[in-house]
Amino acid sequence: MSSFDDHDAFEGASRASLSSRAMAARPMPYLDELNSAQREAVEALDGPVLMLAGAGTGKTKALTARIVHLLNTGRARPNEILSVTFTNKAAKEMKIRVGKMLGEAVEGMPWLGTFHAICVKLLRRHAELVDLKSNFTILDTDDQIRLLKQLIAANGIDEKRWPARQLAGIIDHWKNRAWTPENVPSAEASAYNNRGTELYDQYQRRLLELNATDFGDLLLHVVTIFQKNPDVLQQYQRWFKYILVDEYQDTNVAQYLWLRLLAGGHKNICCVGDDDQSIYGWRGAEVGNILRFEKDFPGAKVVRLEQNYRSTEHILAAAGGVIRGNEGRLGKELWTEAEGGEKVRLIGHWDGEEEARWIGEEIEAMQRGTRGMRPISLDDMAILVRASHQMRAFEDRFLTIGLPYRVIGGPRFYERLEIRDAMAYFRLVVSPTDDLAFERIVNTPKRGLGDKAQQKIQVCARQNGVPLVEGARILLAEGGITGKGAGQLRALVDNLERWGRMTRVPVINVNDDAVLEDDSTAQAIEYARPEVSHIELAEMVLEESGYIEMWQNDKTPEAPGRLENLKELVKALENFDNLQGFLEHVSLIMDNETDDHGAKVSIMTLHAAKGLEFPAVFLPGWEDGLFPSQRSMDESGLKGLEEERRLAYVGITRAEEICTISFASNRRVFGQWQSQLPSRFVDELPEEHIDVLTPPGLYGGGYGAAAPVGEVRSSIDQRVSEANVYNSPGWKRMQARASQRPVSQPRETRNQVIDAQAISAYTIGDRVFHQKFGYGEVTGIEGDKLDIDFEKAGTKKVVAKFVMASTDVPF
DNA sequence: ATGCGAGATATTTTT
DNA sequence: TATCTCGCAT
Repeated sequence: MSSFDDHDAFEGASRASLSSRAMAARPMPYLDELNSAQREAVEALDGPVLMLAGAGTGKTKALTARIVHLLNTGRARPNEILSVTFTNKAAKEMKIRVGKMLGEAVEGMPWLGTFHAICVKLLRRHAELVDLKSNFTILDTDDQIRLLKQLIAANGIDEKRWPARQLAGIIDHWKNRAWTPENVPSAEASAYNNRGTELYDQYQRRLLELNATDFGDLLLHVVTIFQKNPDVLQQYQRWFKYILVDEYQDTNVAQYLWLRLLAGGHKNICCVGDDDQSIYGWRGAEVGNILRFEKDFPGAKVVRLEQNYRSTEHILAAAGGVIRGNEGRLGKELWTEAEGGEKVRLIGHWDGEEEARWIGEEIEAMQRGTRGMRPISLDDMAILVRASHQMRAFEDRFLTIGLPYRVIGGPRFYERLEIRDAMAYFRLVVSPTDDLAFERIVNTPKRGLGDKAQQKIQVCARQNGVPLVEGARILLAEGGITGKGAGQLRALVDNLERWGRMTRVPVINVNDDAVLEDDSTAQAIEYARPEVSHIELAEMVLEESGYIEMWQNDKTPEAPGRLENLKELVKALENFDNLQGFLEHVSLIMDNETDDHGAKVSIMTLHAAKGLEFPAVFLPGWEDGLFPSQRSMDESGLKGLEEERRLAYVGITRAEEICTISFASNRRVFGQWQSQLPSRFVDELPEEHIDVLTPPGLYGGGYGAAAPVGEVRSSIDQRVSEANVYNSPGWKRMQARASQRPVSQPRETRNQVIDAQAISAYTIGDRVFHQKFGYGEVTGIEGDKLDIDFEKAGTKKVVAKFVMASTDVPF
């Protein structure tokens, strides 16, 4: 493993000359589009550079321009630039943007990727240096826990008292700090009932036996390799002529060491980040890395991107006012050329439900366009919450008023390899034209259909202008494919055909003679095989395709987990009446981009919102304890509070035009009613940029009415919290403004728009289908709302237009 | 193997 | 309060 030339990652060196030729004709147009700070950051190619890029200041633009500039000036070839991001999404976007700037010529930026992806590549080449084989497997969190549980049991430890999760957390933490078992400081010796280090050591040994790594290892092993093998390190130091790092404030110690080692020679490292947006301390990120940059790299050039192209001046001022409360910042002040705009709006509510109701109405109003403002699409609005449990109130409310929404960031279950494979089979069964799915599974499990055979299928399909499955069929008929692959391909194609026929069953009308007059229906009936449910079909597909068998025969440590997941997948099918409905559902939660039709409000956590922007943003739940989170403050003190404050900063700076912050006086926490104080961050908002709105539903008594409705609270408690409410400056401001408040209508009797059609459509006892909740039975009707007893989701009140008769569910 | 009830537990999440 | 996990019983 001495020469780099044997690896595909280093091919494509010839492309640089191509691109530089292309550029010679068109001299650096990308530079003209940059402002002076951006340009400075792009043009400072040599030596260490810290690009402090505030929110919405064109960071990605500058970063991509820098890559293009490196190539364009001939400093480096595409494969000599190491460009690291944190997420695959960010890596993908960079690739696309660089490609766009450069023309198609830049297929090969092999070292643009996430820390982990790049480390996998490196580790595969040097696995033996840490006693792994290059085909090592990577365990995900579940596998990790499973393994730890075994170890814990083997050590005779009560997993109840000392959960595997906790140990996993400790080990992760250590790995983030680049501590191998030998290096764990003695100060940590008490971890996990004094047995942490010992178990860590065992765990690492076990991983080696299994030829496996966990996510943390990917970094750690590579750092170890670099530290112990100066020759290897040197090769890479020379190869990677320039290093770029995105989101530098999110790096942990291991990543930091990794970067420092690689940049150690030439020090051509450009780190981009924003200390004010460091919100991942809890998973090992060290703001210190970015704060220390100039010390780590003496003579570093620091460029600040402060001109903001996203938000109004009020929004920037509000964000600035909050973040000013943090100490030890590198210092940055966002500004904009844009003038005017709405002030940041602040409003308090009686309780969480009221807050959700108000926001729902506000969203509807904005959608129509209020007070002379342009109408805003639901796609352009977002609700950003601190913790995901806050989403529920909004989901419930939006469901009942029929406001379309989407939740961003959810279970990753569907991203797993085996799930995606299985899904590909299902997709292909349902729609035989799904070429991507076909490509995915054509040789999974192995069917002796290698690149050559697949190529033939591609060609054949293209020549005939048909999908791949069809192409394969033609190819087989023509005898264009031979050998053992032919038989297996034949089997696959035939199976797909057979399974496909089973899905095209008119499940719904089978027993309904009245509908049979129509020819097409009658014809469909011919294929009916009511004895096979979609669940059985799915099992059949996974079984007969050999996919299950493939994992059963696989003796790698993660195989049992995968089989487990497949079982879960089949179980999830029970919530649906057919495969199609299920696939639709999954695609909704899988790619929230390519999503669905129809505009929707986005609901997500503040963390998930980082990097995104919306014309209108709602920031509910600004209450002390909730946000800033009590737990964060308890566990990490001032550091925790500052991270929460950065979270507030991130939240506000997501907004382009309208930012609405709100809080409630009462909220149910773990089933107990609690009276809440407005967040301390509310008081940090600069008053001149804030518009305090009058909350609806308040009677003459004003906020004094904000006493807890609950029962068991101590009256002392109550008085204390009320006193605090009144003493809070944010509160006084609110009161001052809320002088003429309208008396609102009592809650449930507010004007209801009744959809006559919807009413006539259902009666009690009807079986209906809801996009999110699945099937249920109508148990009550009230105006345009239905009470529905869902099979899986329990009883909900839902607007009629949001459900359909189960007989109308498209299959 | 499956399902139910008791009991714990209750941020943020990518790879 | 509601959700999930685990152990026990079927």
